[in-house]
Amino acid sequence: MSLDDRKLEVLRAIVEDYVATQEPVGSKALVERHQLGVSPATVRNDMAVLEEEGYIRQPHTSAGRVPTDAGYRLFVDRLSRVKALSPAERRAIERFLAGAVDLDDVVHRTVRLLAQLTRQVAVVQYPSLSRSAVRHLELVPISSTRLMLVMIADTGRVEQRLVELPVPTSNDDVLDLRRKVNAKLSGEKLADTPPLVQALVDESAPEKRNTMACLASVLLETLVERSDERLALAGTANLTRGGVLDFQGSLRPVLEALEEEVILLKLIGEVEPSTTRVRIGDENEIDNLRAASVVSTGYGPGTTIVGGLGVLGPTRMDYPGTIATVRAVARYVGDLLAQN
Amino acid sequence: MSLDDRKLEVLRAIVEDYVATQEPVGSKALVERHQLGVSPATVRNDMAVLEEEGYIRQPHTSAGRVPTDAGYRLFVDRLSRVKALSPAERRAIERFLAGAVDLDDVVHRTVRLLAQLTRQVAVVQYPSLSRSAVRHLELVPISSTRLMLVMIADTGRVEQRLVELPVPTSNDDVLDLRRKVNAKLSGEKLADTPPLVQALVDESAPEKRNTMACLASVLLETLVERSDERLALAGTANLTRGGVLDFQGSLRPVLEALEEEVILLKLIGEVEPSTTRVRIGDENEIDNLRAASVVSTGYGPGTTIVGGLGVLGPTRMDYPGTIATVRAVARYVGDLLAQN
DNA sequence: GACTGGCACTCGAGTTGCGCGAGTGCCAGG
DNA sequence: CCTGGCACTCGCGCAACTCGAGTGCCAGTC
Repeated sequence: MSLDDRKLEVLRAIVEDYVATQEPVGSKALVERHQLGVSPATVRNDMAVLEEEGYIRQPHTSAGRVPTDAGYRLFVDRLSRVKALSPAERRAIERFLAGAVDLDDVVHRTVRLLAQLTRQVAVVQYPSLSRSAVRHLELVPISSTRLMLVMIADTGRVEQRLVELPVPTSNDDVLDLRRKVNAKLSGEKLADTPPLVQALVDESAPEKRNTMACLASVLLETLVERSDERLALAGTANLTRGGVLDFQGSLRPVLEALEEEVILLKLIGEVEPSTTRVRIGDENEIDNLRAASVVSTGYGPGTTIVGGLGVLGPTRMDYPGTIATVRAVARYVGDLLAQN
Repeated sequence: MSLDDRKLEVLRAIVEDYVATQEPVGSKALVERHQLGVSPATVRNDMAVLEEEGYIRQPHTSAGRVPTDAGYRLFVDRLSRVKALSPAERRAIERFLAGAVDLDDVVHRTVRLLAQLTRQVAVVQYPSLSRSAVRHLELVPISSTRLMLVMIADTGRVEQRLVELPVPTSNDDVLDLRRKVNAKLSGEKLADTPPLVQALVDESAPEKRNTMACLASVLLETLVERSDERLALAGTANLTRGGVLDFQGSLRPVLEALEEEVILLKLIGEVEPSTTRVRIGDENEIDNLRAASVVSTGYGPGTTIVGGLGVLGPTRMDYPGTIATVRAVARYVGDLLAQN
């Protein structure tokens, strides 16, 4: 409706100034800092309209204006061009990630890098098992009734679980088990394994069926149910930047949310096609995070997506910069994974 | 010197009241709540002495007294009897830890449990590799020039690393490598392995020496240098209890310290005989933590120690309770490890 | 000599009142 | 439709003040 170009320009200016200064911005300061080509009075009228439409608000009468969640949303959707990263930043990313020796290392470096670049809380999900395929399954005898099951996925993830066997089993039998299990499952997508595992049980000789069933149940747990849920976190200290001003006075709810893996997974794990997702304030389903914004995206080798990563900060954040950084880091990580 | 029994009793009362109320405690309130059998005036005299000796101080004239770090220290050393845990707490610990399926699970459950029981930040170190022995080494071919090295330690820890081979290597050769490596290293303390690894290189046939050297260097890195450093953290949100009052106004330095694994390891990793260690305020070498206290202890199967765990909170903490909980949890975890 | 009651004193927290100034809304004029 | 001007609002910061908790000290008592 009444949102002509200048009003949008005013909104952009408000968002930018507020993000930069952390203080409500008034009409006068606005025309001084931006070349809007009109007088403060005009800007005031525009502001009145913007306020009516719900994009900005006054913390109290006789204070400047502050963007609302809806204002940020509009800003992100229509007003912000994604900033290109500086060559220096690109080089920093490359250098930082280059030395990684294995998946754990990649994930840890990534999460720290992301926290450092965005100066916010970073979250990186390990490559999701449900999007991986089995590369190899290893069975290591620990005692006559105990096995260590080690699964190596094509994404580099390694999961292990202890298996208690119902009857003592010889080393040869273990080798036999391993051969069979690998023959059946190697190369398969984890999502496709449940029927195959069942088949393994059905096909095995009656006297070994019990053992196989036992192994199978652990396999299913490891492969499908549990531990999709691994992730890394960094930069919590960044929450304290900007005093207690952000997050309406208390870090508590945010810290609590950050401790819940389930919540974090919801935030960054729901990865669709390679879009970057931005959730602003109230848009977060989680109550504890209604004062925060989350920028997340998927990553993976090539165009496939194996996991999510993202950043969490105050609604008052530098969206263009953050989005650019998150995207860039995701792409570099994807490239890195592709090399393996 | 002049610290007779009553003065100590006064100190104890001050610490207990201050911990409970978080407010400076005055002479009048003190005699009301505790049966000291003397008048406020007498208590005041005692307080004056205690202050002179450096055990308590006044935040400002005309306020009550607050324990100093030295006061807490004396309290912990001489005044506090360790509280016994309630049966309910014991049961909670047992129930909580019972369902663990593997080491990762044990560690995660432990750290959450500890955070919950003490209502503070909990840290648990994974069983230190340097205190473990090799149970098994597994080599899994990924491609002709790449291996996945998986080490399983007797403590249940599993570490993996990717190995880049200088020359393509056949599956049979890999099997041969595995056999040799296991023959040499299985059962050995990790601390003793470096010379053995070197021997492996020296003993291998010239044409394979290059490959073995490559594997050896990764082995050394995995076994000795890196990744001793794994730990789990929980309960950060508990830092916000008691408002911004604790930690002299800013969580920032504490959160920063918590992000540094090296620092945390210093805090809880330096485990001596089974004593519980309490570091109060300034006693922490780390500047960021001079407003915090750390209670830590070692854990492990039986009497051996394989790792450390502990709790971090404001200097104003319930030491007897925290110490009791930390000890109890450590013992239960140790028992759990002993079963494997 | 140790403890106690009394008393004067200190000083931080909370309250009130006040002036300043940033920022607004509105209106009349270009 | 924009602009300059003007009256108005209201939060912030400052100063003055009161209140009361808590102290230190001293003289008296057991």
